[in-house]
Amino acid sequence: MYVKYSGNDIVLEDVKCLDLDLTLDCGQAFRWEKQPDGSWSGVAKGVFLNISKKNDTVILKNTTKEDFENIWFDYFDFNKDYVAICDTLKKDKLLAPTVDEYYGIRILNQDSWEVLCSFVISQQNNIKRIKGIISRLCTAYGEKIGNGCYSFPSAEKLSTLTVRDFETLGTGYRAKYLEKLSKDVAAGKIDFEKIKNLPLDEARKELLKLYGVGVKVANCVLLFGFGFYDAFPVDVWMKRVMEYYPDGLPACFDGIGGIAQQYLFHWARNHLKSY
DNA sequence: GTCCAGGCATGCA
DNA sequence: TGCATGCATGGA
Repeated sequence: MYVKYSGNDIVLEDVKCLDLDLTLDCGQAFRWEKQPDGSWSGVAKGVFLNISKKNDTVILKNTTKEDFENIWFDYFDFNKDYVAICDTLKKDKLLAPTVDEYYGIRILNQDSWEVLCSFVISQQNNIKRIKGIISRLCTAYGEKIGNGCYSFPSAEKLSTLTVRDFETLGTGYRAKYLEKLSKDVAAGKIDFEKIKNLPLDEARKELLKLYGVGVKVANCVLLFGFGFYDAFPVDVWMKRVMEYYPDGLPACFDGIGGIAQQYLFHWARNHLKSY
């Protein structure tokens, strides 16, 4: 991949294994919206971005060298060799055609707090509705950052809300989880920096201390918000996929099971709808 | 009207 | 330990 700085835009050339449509709309991040021109606009870590791709060239609009190096390079996981990762995953004969069909799905390295909050909202919910709730949450309690966009509200900010405030956003029965989660995180009940450096099992145990966080949500948070590529979330769709692996997961998933999971999740949502 | 969605806490055995 | 149940909301 080659990086060019062109005015207020950043151009990446020879980008391999990145499909923006799949990556930004496959249920791992909830704040990206496709624009009429085919590009994607979204907010991450308090910063707005418009991104588009044509052939192997990616354009990041109205951004800076600093934001690219400090935020977006890591966010889009450009330090990982997805071509090699996909080759490894294709050693599994069941996954091979799925990797080909959805080639270019990447794991996004998102803000830990945003992912934690988002996936507590996600439980027993559908992706369209999750996006709506999070959009209303950000508009009501985030910081205005221009382009009509808002940052994801901090735990400190959300710790001032009542259960009723969360219910008003349409969070349903999860309101009580969010109310306590925000207060506990704001009070430092878990140490986000420490979790990053723990072994997977211990990191998961830390997250499970939180009210409203179970094994599935914890695994999503570890995979999308803490860089644990071997975390393997199993939701209602993945339970259906697991029937194809009666003998357990293949060895080629080791260390990158989370990425395999994202391809399988997307496949299940598109192919098993009549379940 | 019924069923379902990137599940969890709770109670009970 | 494992299993059954209730839970808010909106789209299909």
